[in-house]
Amino acid sequence: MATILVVDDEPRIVQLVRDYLEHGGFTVLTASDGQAALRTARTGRPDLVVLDLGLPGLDGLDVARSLRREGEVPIIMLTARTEESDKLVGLELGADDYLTKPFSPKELVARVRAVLRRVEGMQSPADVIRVGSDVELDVPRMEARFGGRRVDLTKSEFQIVALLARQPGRVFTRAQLLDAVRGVAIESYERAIDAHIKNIRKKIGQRYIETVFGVGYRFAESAEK
Amino acid sequence: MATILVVDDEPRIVQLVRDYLEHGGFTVLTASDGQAALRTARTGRPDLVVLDLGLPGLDGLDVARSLRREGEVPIIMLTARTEESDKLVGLELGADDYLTKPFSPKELVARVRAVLRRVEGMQSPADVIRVGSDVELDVPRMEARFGGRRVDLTKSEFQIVALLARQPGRVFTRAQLLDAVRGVAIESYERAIDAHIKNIRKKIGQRYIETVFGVGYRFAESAEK
DNA sequence: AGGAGTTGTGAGGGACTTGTGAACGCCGTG
DNA sequence: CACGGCGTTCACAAGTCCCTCACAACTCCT
Repeated sequence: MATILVVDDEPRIVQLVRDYLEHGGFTVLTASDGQAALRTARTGRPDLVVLDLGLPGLDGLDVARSLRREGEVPIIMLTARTEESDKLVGLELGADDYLTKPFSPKELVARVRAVLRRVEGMQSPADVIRVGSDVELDVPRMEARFGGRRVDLTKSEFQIVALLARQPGRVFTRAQLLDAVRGVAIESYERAIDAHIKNIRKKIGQRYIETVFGVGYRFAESAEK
Repeated sequence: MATILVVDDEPRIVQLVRDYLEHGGFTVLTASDGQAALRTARTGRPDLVVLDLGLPGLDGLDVARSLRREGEVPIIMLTARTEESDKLVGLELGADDYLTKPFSPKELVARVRAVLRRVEGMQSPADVIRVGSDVELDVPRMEARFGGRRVDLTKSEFQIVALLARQPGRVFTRAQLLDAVRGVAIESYERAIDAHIKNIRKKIGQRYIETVFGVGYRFAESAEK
């Protein structure tokens, strides 16, 4: 079954989580700091990472970023409760889900299952991305079809749409979208994403890409009219 | 049923993949390095090759190139995970599909089926390539016909057109086109492709070869006006 | 309703990519 | 050994795309 990497600096928590996950049938790897986490992720190739935000040394945020850069392993964040909006923190990090401490181990296991279920099927980049019945992105052909009509997108536009469409409903920040386009996200370019989105919408219509105020953009889920 | 050649230097992976494929009804051949792979491909005539990119000795890419040269057997690449996994890696590889490690054997079997289905229906490695009703390329004779008129193309020009026309709509990078012409793609020659394209267009007209800005060229699909 | 902050939009400049004609070198042929 | 075809290179023209800017429209919060 799936392998889970658990990263936390408190041995008690690691032990607890490990017990529950193993009892749930998962194979468990552990690490107690950021460096070790990255090392273990590289060698152990976990299917999902449970990551504490407040790590000594390399911060959980940095670890998440590195993991994202190296692959697409889903991440569940553990955050201490703060005044900050939990939702925003999780999204910024590119986490797939998050839990605030204290949490119930049972809940964690449930979330792990949920995320794995959600991610399955879209794990590795497919040749053709489909959303609903009228969106089709053929990656090698760089060809896009929306509602039967073929649409010519530029390279950047295609990459943005492809990233969004690969996980409909998930919100991407401008930095993440920039990263997909330029390989690296430079703050000052972020408004350029707006321009791309505008141009894309002009080509494919308004209804596919939704704006999430204060956060970023997401691809509309298929059920959308 | 179909025969699959599996090439990987890790016996564990080979064994695993073999089990799944055989369970799925395929006949399986295996090889653990590039030389053996080419030998086995020649004698065993597999319908598809599953190829690890990181092979000892002869590199996976070289093997792919040789396979491509000798026939048109479809290839599924296994690649180590990189940050580029999102992007147009598939293009560069010239593979029919690719999976990043780690992958689930179940997924691999599904991809194998998909590629075979896709390739089936497509023109078999025919001697004559046809696109729509007015494009006809007789490969052994190196004879080209566009809209009834016979056109004389040089060897390089013919190879470029043939590669493009074999998969209309698919975008090829300059490196891939160079690869078809010279066997090896050397960066500095890439602009030479532009010159070839110019000359080809002068001979066959503008409407057949489309430019994909920032990526490469593609053959227009038959429906084109 | 008002204000601060965020997003939408059109226009324009600059960087980069591609098109093109001409020239060069290579190589086989006459 | 000159010639011609071919592939490549070069320089410049033409084209495309992306980012920026400025302002309008909108959202959220109080």
